[in-house]
Amino acid sequence: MPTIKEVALLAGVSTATVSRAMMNPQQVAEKTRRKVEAAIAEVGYSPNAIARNLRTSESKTIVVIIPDIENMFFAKIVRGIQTIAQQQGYKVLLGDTVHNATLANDYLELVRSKQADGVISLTAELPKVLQHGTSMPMVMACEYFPDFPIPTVRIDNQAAAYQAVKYLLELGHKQIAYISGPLDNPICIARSAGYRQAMQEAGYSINELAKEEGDFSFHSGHAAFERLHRQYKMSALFCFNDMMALGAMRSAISLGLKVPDDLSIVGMDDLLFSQYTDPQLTTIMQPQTLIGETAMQILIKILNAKTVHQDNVLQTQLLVRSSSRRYQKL
Amino acid sequence: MPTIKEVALLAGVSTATVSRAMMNPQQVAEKTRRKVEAAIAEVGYSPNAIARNLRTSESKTIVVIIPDIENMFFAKIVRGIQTIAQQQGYKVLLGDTVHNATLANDYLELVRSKQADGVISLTAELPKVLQHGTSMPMVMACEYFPDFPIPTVRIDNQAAAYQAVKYLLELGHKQIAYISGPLDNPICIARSAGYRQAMQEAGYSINELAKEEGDFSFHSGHAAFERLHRQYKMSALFCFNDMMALGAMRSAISLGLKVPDDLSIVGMDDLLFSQYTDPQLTTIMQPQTLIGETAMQILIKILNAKTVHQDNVLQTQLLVRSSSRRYQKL
DNA sequence: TTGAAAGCGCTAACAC
DNA sequence: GTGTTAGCGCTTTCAA
Repeated sequence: MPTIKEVALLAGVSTATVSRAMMNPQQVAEKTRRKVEAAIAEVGYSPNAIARNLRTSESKTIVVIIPDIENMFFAKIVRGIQTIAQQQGYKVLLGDTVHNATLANDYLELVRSKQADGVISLTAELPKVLQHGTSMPMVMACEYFPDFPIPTVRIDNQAAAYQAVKYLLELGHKQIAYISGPLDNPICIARSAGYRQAMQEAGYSINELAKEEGDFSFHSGHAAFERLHRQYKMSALFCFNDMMALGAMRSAISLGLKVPDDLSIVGMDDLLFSQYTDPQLTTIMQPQTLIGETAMQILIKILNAKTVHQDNVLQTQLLVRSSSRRYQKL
Repeated sequence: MPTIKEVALLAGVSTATVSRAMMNPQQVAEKTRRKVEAAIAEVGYSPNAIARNLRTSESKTIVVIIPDIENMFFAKIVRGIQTIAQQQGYKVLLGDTVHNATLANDYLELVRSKQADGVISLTAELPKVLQHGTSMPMVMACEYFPDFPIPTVRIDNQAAAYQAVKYLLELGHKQIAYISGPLDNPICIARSAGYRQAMQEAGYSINELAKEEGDFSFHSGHAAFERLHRQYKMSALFCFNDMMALGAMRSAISLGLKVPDDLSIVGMDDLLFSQYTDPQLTTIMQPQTLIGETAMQILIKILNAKTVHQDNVLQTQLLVRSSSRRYQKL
């Protein structure tokens, strides 16, 4: 690999001039600039970003931490991030943690070591140290730590769950079960609260058997429904995301249930596929692209030292499709 | 951010000793090592990877280039790559190009500029220069350049398509249409050849109207089927991937067709969802995890300078499910 | 077993 | 407008 030295030698100038020709072309004479450019082309030089970053401590790169690349929910968010990033000249690197905080640490390391300027985390499964606040440029999207002031963009999880369950109640359902994500996850805690709020408002008591835990994956939804089906008689089911809802729906169908006749299902997210399943999935839509765009915009503000702590709460929307219907006595 | 200097100062040793305590603990005295470790802990030191990489010219990081993060096909491949990478102490960074060769170049830049040691590309949509061979450590997976000797891991695309179409022919279908990916894509060219081979062997001529082009996305499959349905009367459809097959299947159903009674559909990949749609999708399975693992193993060999050119062809398998059935006169 | 010192490739102050 | 020089934080000879 050719270095800046060789280019300088060939162009007959100093390395500083070569550097300037690249970083601030206008402050080097037209003629020398062309010599430099010719030399760069001739030796096939490409600057060593590591050395450059070491010097400037800026990489124009950001890292996005994703807990599970198999969960399609994150794809659109990433796209939103990329749109803004590209406009502002940032590269986006993705890190899949497979729900592993240790792996997440590797990606955070990129920021600490200046290989990336900032990080957007789509998961709260991060190393413990970090959960007590951090000095690195970081924004959380979707998930969050309730007690620490990290800039966040998210939805109102409790209100969203409340809306879903209220909708089912209004359809006349009384036995409403739900499949949660990891129970200690803040967004799941909030959504559970929304469920309870709606049920209690309607005068129903909470049955512990009406709840099962998954990990947001399709398979976990499938498995959770099988357990639920054995332990609790329900006419409606609310799942904390669409992947699990789709898994649960498949499980229900293969257990011989008709959706929505025997079981109404409501999910959350609104994935690409959710409108194309059979039946089409009723769900609470999260504005995925907007979440990504907003997160990136906030990160850019932070990087420009306009330090802001914001807790951005975006709007959700109930999309009624055909996996849910009015309760009917069987 | 504390540097090695501060640690050295606090521990009362030289920076060299601190460095050794981290890199080669055994060659520093037990006692000093403990002093160093204490100092590291006290100041909260974490080595600056940039500086380290600059020195060692090795980043223990690899980049995976993905053409479309929304296509679930790549998720399992990435997981395969990660498994091996982690075992060998490599970090994996993902770059989504949104089918854009310019963006792909940004990610290749990471390797040129030493921010990453090598690259695995899951797409052939790369800058033109690169297609004439490259000196950077790189392996292609799934897609490939037919004429350049880049180590590759892939399936036998022609044989796989042949197998799919042959299967439909054996079911008695004659009017077999197909939805291709981008027509200039080498894997699509190979799969088209497989289609033609099977049709011609069976004594059928090739009807240009029996073909439509998509971009491997769900939506493109949906749209392609609508066009196809207008221009060609078919009893069976082969799609070059599952995403498009699922899109086409939804389109067919909403046009009032019964799958598989009115239309048999065969896809390719075997996505997580493909076995859970209704009807379940018959498809040609690609060993996604194995593709990822193999690609990473080859890349590691290359990085260890055991330069190998390999063209690894992995096995596919026809999975007969319920989206296809014997041809019946209507 | 440890320290001094050179240098990875680059950019930015400062001089000319 | 351009060159000289220092130094980003680290690893690694070379000597002691």
